[in-house]
Amino acid sequence: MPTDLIPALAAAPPGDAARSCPLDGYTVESQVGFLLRRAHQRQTAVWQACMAEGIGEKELTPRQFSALVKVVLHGRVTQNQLGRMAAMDPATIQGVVRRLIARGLVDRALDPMDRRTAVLTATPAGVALASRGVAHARRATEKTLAPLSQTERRTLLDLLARIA
Amino acid sequence: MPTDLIPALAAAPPGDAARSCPLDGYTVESQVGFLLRRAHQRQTAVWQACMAEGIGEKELTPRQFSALVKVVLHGRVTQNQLGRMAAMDPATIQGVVRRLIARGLVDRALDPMDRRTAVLTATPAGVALASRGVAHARRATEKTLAPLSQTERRTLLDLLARIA
DNA sequence: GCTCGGTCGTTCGCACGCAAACGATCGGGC
DNA sequence: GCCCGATCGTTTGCGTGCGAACGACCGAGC
Repeated sequence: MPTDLIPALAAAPPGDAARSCPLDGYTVESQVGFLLRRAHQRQTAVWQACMAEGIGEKELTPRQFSALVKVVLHGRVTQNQLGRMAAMDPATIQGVVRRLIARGLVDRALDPMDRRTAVLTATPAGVALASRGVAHARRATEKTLAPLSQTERRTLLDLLARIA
Repeated sequence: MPTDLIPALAAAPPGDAARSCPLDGYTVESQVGFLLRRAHQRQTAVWQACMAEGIGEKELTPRQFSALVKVVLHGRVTQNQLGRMAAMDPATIQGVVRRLIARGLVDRALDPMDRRTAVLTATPAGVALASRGVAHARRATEKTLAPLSQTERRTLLDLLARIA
């Protein structure tokens, strides 16, 4: 299969194996998984840009922001509860929370009722940052969905929610 | 939504700060970013399941499979070229390719014309695995999109492609 | 020649994402 | 009171994802 052609033009035949049709017309870029990954990548990139120029200081990642907002809105939460709300498993939320605490955006307290758990609360700084972040988050959403009409945006959100 | 289940106590007021409305109705789970992440997570999980019971041996990850398929279909490719085709930056594709080579699915050769580049080719084992994988990949897609009608599936793919 | 801007692949560092295993603890049933 | 299964949070290990810096190399222009 590696027909030894001069690598002059990388435009070599579409792969000798391809013609013998072992993949039967399978195309990577028409797969849901691929498109979801691409779209998610792009969304993250847009987010970073909006947050960076909006908040500046050590930009918050999308996950950190989601977690922070959840803590702000829900008051006292357990770490694992938070993870479930933000769609992160215990191992992942652990790191996210650690960073939020390290930056003074979230506080941790022991629960006298259940010594296994640690109750999380947003600090004033956390609440403030979340408030300021919302505007930038909305901008990121707007920018990500820019190519779509209002109707299409609703459709997309609906379809995504149904396969999630 | 996932309103708190058991811990009666944790049902504390929806966050004192929440009532003062600092986030102005912002909800994490209605954000594109969040839904994309959720959907992508689920797709990956479904994929792993389909691949594991289908191929068994050290399941291929979705990215590894995408890259392998690209190599099979395109014959001779450069690593960075492959990265661009599969939507992975140079730092990322490096690791993916390293693993594919380690498992004997891809070969690497020096290009006498350009000593910077390394030309990649699929090994017979790589072609074979890609072929066998396609069926399982299709099953994964089917399973992921199961909640949607045929029309909705096309719509979703179209919308995703447009924001990617 | 030779310099210079651009590309190729690599490495490092950090942030997810998740399986797996762990010790500590809780709650229920006996 | 004691045992047992379930939960909580943690760590380890591996695989992405990407910015940043790097040394090697190409091609164009002087």
